Amino acid sequence: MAEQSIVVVEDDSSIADLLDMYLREAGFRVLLALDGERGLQLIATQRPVLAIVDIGLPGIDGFEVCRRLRVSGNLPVLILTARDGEFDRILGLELGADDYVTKPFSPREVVARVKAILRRGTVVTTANASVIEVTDEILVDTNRRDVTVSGVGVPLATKEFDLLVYLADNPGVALSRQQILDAVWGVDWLGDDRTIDVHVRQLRRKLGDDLPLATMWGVGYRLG
Amino acid sequence: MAEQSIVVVEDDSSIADLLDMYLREAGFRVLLALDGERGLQLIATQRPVLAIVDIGLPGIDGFEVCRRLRVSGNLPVLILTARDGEFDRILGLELGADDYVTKPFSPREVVARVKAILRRGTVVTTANASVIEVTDEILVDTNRRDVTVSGVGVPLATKEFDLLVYLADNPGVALSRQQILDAVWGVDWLGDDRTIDVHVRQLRRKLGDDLPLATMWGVGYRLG
DNA sequence: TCATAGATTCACAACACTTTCAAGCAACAC
DNA sequence: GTGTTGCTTGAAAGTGTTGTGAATCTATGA
Repeated sequence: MAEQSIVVVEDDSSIADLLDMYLREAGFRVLLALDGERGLQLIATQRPVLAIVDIGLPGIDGFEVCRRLRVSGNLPVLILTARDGEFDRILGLELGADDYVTKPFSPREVVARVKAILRRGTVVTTANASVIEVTDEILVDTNRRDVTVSGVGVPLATKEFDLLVYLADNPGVALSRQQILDAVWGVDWLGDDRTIDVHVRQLRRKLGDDLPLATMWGVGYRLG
Repeated sequence: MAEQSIVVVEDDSSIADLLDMYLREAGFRVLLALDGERGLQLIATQRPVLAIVDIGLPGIDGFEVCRRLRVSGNLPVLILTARDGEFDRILGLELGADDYVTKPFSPREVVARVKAILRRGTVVTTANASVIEVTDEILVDTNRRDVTVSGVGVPLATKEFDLLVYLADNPGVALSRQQILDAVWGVDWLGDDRTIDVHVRQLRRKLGDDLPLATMWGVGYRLG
């Protein structure tokens, strides 16, 4: 499975670094933002699976970030708050946050909450299958882990599928081999860049000319 | 829309009554159970949209209730706990609870949490239906705990049945071995991944080629 | 306590996938 | 053009995963 991204919006860099470390260890890709504006920007461009937002932010505060996210989509949000009053809690939850953690918190607890929220997410998406449309013909179903071309199922190997999902998750973006390796193979993988090429070839072979997978010379690949 | 039911499993009647009052006011139908056994029974028969479960129950405790609910479906669960340790919290969340509240809590907060959980997604109440149709021929009755193939009963062992129910509750979803272990064996189970394979083999053997149970290479299994 | 069914582990064959390799080919720079 | 670099491709070697039967361990009930 392609690595899942989490955006952390937190102005206190020591807290941010701590979360960064623990979330990475739990297998997530972590994107840090120091203020609400940058956070919203990251969320819009990087398509994370979840956002962790501190309420007490400079500029656009956490409540506002929450409100905007709730308007623009259904990204799960975990709120960090220093305030302990019941009123704030309810306000946060009614704003659409999926959960909140009161400072001081343990990073392990945050990771557990994140996992709990994401587990819910899969349940929800089960009902209305999470399908990525690569083209009108090529559909990638990440729940079923299968691909259809014009309605016909095409069997893909594990790595082929994961690679396709990662590319399809970043449509129209030229991805470097390093980015692809980090996301699909994992950052600690040691091996040849060329390995990607072979899997790309398999995808092109199996999915045919319908697949808009371009070679970015000297860089990497781009889907769409 | 028909009134939504919530099952409250709580042995302290003063707390139960308090929750009852507030939840009713919020427009829910409230069903009270004093112990875990009665709670599971109510949940099985009344198809609530959510369960509120106290951890410190007599008989079948809250953890066990949670675990069984997670096996038999994806009913949202809100945990009530008197214990405040981080370990318990994480254990509860990893057991599949969607949220938890620490005593003493305010009933208003509980109502807010309940609403937050329900807002997350359309709750598939049919997931808790007693009979699951795996195919036209294969029917799984979670109340009777039996399986029929073309009307003929097929005896399954406990683990085989629990595994089948979990797979059938997530039709068309590729489930990892870890997900399956967490749900069916419990998060604290220590043992070999491959145990699943053997039970899968038994299911395939007993239910025949009718069973649409696919191996997701390098991942796990998928039913349907 | 023993008998029995069930659960788990083990070992190994069979298989599917992944990676590497080497040669040929295409793009780019000059 | 020509050299250089990077990409494609087919096949082979390497690795890891799954299926299976049997053995072992563990509950359960008579």
